[in-house]
Amino acid sequence: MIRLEDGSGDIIKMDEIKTNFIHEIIDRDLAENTDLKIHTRFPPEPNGYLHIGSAKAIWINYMTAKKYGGLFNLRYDDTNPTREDEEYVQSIYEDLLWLGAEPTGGVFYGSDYFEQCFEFAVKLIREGKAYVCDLSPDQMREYRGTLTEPGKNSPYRDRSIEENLDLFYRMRNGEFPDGSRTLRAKIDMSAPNMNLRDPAIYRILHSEHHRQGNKWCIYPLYDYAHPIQDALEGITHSLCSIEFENHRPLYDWVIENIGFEKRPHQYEFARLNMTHTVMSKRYLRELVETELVDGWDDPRMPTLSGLRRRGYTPSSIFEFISRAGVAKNYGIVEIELLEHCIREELNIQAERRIAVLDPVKVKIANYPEDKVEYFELPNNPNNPDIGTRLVPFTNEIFIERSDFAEVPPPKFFRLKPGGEVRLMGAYIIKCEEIIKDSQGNVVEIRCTCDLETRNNLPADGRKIKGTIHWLSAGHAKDATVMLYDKLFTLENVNDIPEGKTYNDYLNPNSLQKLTNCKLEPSLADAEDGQRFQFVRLGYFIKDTKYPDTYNRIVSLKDSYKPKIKS
RNA sequence: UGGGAUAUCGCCAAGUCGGUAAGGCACAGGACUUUGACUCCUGCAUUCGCUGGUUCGAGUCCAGCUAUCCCAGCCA
Repeated sequence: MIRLEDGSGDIIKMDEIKTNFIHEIIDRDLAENTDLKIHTRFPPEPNGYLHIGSAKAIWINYMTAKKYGGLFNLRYDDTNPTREDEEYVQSIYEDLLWLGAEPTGGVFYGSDYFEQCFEFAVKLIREGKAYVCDLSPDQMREYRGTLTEPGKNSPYRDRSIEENLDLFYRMRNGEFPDGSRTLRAKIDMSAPNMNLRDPAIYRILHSEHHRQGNKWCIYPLYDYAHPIQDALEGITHSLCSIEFENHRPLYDWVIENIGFEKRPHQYEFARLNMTHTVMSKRYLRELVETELVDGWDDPRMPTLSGLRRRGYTPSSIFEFISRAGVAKNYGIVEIELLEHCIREELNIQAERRIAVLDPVKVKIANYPEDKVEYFELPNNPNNPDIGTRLVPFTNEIFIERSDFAEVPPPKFFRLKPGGEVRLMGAYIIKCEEIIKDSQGNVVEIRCTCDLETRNNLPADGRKIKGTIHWLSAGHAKDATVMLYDKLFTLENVNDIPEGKTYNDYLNPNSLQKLTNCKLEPSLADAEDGQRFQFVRLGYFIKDTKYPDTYNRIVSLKDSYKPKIKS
């Protein structure tokens, strides 16, 4: 089990980190070179918020460095000023720290290497390995060929080194408009791997960079900049997701042709897919911008900020990723595994409290009207060490509407006419009478209680199967409780039918706001961000954005399935 | 006959040199229970995409198929 406490000291047991194919590669590298210092990096582009898929990349790079006593860098891959923003660099940093993935090797920016990237490009030109191409984007596509047909050489491919140099400097000086020219690596227009068909490595972009301002009007492309960044930082193992597999030959080409002594190597793992969840940053942004959700940190979002507000802990997220495993297979992990991980953790850690989400009043006829008794309830029955708290009891209480049935289905252990039920930590009550309004809704239940059963089993030995939770009506506090469900009804959102969009599968019931909820008085002291188990209901966190509001993190498992005969 | 990658239980995923299919989630029974939770038992692939071959023996080796994913941005 891997445990990282929120933001602070971790208590990871390295020998419990599951091994994977990447660690096997590193083990071999280490066997060959005992001096090797493992160095990894997480290179997000600051163009959106991190999500749980990003957390997998973070976890793999961070944990690998940690396991081998190496270093882990955060590097903003900010080579495209048109898509990036300072807001995102902030949020990425916050999310990374929240996860506990401290960038032990430092925080870097790809854009800080622009000067070096430029010098290396000049070197490539001088060596005849790069050229300035005047083809338009459309022409370039034409010349590139297709998956099955080779491309053909650009008419500008054989320009002289002097001309290339002159043009490249003039590109940098801003003499040419956007899109008019590129610098291309001279590799092989007939390569079966499209990435090797003289890829563009610089483009002209008269666009202000969030960090470099207007210093540059040419920007290196990912395939060129990324290996340079890795090499400059001394990255040994560049771990990324599998869609970059086709780029590895180009990555190696850049490393080799620039001539770095220490060569980083790229290894790819399958990215995380989760049922009922969209990982596309582009679409997540759309959800935010069209206000289909309440911001990037909407508790239904798969973003780290969303999961954080929802109440997931960093350790539960890492545990989930660890259990899902690292491999190269395409797969989609069930969201139930994530839910299991947070339940497992909170079952041990979260204190229990009583909340009645859909209250119905119960009057206990034979209990003195002015009497208040305080019952001592365990904060966690599985963990007596964390103590107890007092919960007031009176003759007027609330119980959950779903804990009463006038016409009970089979095996209904809760309250029913003439039936008895245990009030958790208090007495056994018996339903004597039901009061309804003119529409037939139950507005009050009149009960009697067996005064002998406080902390006792019934004297006559009768078995009471059900136990329900309750709150003294006069003492309960009002609250709003948010119930969340999957954002998408479709299990595998990557498998969307032709002509449909993600929006077609948005779950209309993903958010349920309950405004008439009752909480036990001790919750008045709860702090924002504090997590509890609301007994018999699930795990909840006090929201950090709205007052007196609780978010349901996850429900408790429930094996009660009323068998309704039709 | 473009290239690359991947195929082991409903979902993930271990399976070193070929020696007779880990584990987790989910699910189903049962025990326990003042949370129908938790916990604890039990069950859950005679079979490893398919077809052949080599071998005393193959998920592991060989051959040939098949399926899925990635690549034709001056995105990352």
